Amino acid sequence: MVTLKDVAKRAGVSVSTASYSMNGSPLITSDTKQRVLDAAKEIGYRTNGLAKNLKENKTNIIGLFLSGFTGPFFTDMMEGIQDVVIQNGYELVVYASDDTHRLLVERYVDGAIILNYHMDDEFLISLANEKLPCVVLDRDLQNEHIKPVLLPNELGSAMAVDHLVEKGHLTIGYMAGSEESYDGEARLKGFKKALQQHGLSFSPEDHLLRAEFTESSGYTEMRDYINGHSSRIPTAFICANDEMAMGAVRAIQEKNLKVPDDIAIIGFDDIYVSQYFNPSLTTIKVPRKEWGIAAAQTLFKMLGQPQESEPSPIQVEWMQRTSG
Amino acid sequence: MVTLKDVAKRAGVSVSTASYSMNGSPLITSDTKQRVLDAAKEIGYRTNGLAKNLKENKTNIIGLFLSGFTGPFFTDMMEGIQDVVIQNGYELVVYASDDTHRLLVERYVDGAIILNYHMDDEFLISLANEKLPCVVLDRDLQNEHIKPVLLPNELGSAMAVDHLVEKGHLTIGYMAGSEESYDGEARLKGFKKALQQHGLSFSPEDHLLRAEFTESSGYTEMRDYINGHSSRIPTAFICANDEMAMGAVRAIQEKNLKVPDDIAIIGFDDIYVSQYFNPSLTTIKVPRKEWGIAAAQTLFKMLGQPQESEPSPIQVEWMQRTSG
DNA sequence: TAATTTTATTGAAACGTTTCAATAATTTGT
DNA sequence: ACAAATTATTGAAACGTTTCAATAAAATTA
Repeated sequence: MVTLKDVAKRAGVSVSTASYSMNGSPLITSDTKQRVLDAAKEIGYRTNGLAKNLKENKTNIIGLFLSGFTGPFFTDMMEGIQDVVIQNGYELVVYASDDTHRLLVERYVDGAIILNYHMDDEFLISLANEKLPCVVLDRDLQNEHIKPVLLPNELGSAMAVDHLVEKGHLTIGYMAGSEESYDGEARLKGFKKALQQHGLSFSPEDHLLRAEFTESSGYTEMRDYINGHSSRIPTAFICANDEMAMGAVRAIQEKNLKVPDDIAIIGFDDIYVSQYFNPSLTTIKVPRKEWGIAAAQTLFKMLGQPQESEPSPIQVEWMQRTSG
Repeated sequence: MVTLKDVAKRAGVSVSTASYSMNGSPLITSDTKQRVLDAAKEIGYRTNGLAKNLKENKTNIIGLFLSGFTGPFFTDMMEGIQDVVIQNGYELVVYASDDTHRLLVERYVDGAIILNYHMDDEFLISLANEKLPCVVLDRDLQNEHIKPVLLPNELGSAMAVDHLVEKGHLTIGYMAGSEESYDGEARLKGFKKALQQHGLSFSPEDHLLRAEFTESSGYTEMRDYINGHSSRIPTAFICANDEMAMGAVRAIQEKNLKVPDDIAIIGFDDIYVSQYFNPSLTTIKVPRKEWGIAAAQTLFKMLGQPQESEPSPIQVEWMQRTSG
């Protein structure tokens, strides 16, 4: 490995001079600076970031910590985060983990944005004690070094209920995802609250399905549900995300029922495919890119970098299409 | 920051003993080992990966280097790579860069998988000299430390041409993406070759469109093209990816022409939405997950980790749907 | 020109680990 | 009970940087 020492030797200067030169210090005369730069180029010197960051005790890296790369949801968000991170002179790495979360634990990053249900609150709090600033996107957890940037999930569910009620639906079912998901449970909670406000009852045994946020699980659950409840099926379902909604639609259509005429289906997220789906999916749009931007801006404020604009609160939007 | 030294002090042992204990060395008696572990937990010790990796001269991190996070293409591939990387006891970070490629340059990774047209060959070769193993997915470049894992793009294009010709199309247009894309240009090349083999002519001025791999650019280019060539429009177009194909379809339909009756459209990639698009997109399926797996396996072989299965060659598949 | 100030360069310590070689403590064999 | 062998622990160097404090060289002043 070619190191600064090698560069220094070749340029005939000390290591310190070489270091100063590489970092463009004004202390060094431009003549020697050039000599060093040339030497570095000649022998193909590249900074060892590990050594540098060890010494400086900072990496200029922001980590986005996900549970997995699955699903069409994340790329928009990454774009938003990436924009802000680059603007602030940092780098972004995206990392999915379910266990040791090594890159987070071992101080590879100066700040973290977290959307990973494999990390429990306790773990995050212990990190925060080491003053590693974290922005959490998937839990309502807050202290000096942890700030949440959350979606207005309950509002979204309420919007959906309002629209369905307005259209005359009296029994509305709900397809939830896994209980581990903060957003998912918040959406369910909002749904229940909204029903109550409309004076509608909800019996979980009869009208609550649990799938796993995937198209195929949505399909399976809805199919089995219909098979088991040949009568008294709600005239509408709200699903905790679009993928499950698509699966549900598929199951319903296979039973020769019509969406939305027999059963209306509402999704959540407005993923890219929803507009192309047939019937096009009525859903609640989550502005993923803006979410990412807000998360990153919040993080940089914690890192002491003033942001030109305050992160704007995340707004969801009703997307009226044809499925419900 | 709480360091090993702090742990050692609290446990009443030397730093070396603390280090050995943390790493589970059999040299240390289990009694003291436990004392150290307890001390570490009590004061919340976390390894400093930078220091560790500096000393060991390896990071156990594989980097996936992309041009950007845009588009629905990558998540499947990431999943495939992630699986293999974890199996091999490494971590994966995904990183998009267009300029300095810092994480690659500064030795943050032990190996790299590259799909980034912002990096030129020369740059990669200079890295390889430092024996940083690279797998390239977007160029045909090969030496001791660089191995390509490429898609059979030309074959894919040929499949499309074959099918169209069989259906009787005599003039076939092509919608290419930006010239910077290796895959894109390979697909174009394959297209031209296949035409030739069928004895069909191709005049780039008349039948070659250049968009930018996005839906909207596909739409714009096709719209302008139709406006400018009211007659003598090919009866079919092959597009270098699905997103452009979808844009093209939209433009065609807006002109009250029918897909596929007036103009057939073939995509490339088979992204998730293609099956739901209306008309569903006839396309060439690229097995993204398998591609990722093959890339990662190839990389680990270069890193000297024997893989249980040889990476299988990537096969594309004709997806006959309704758009062409 | 000698003394002073300014500018350029350098030596050495430090960052937090790992690991070799050396020492200390314990066990074994006689 | 003592030497020898084994086991457990430790001190110190090293990884490649940055940066403080010190020195050397050059420029300025009187």
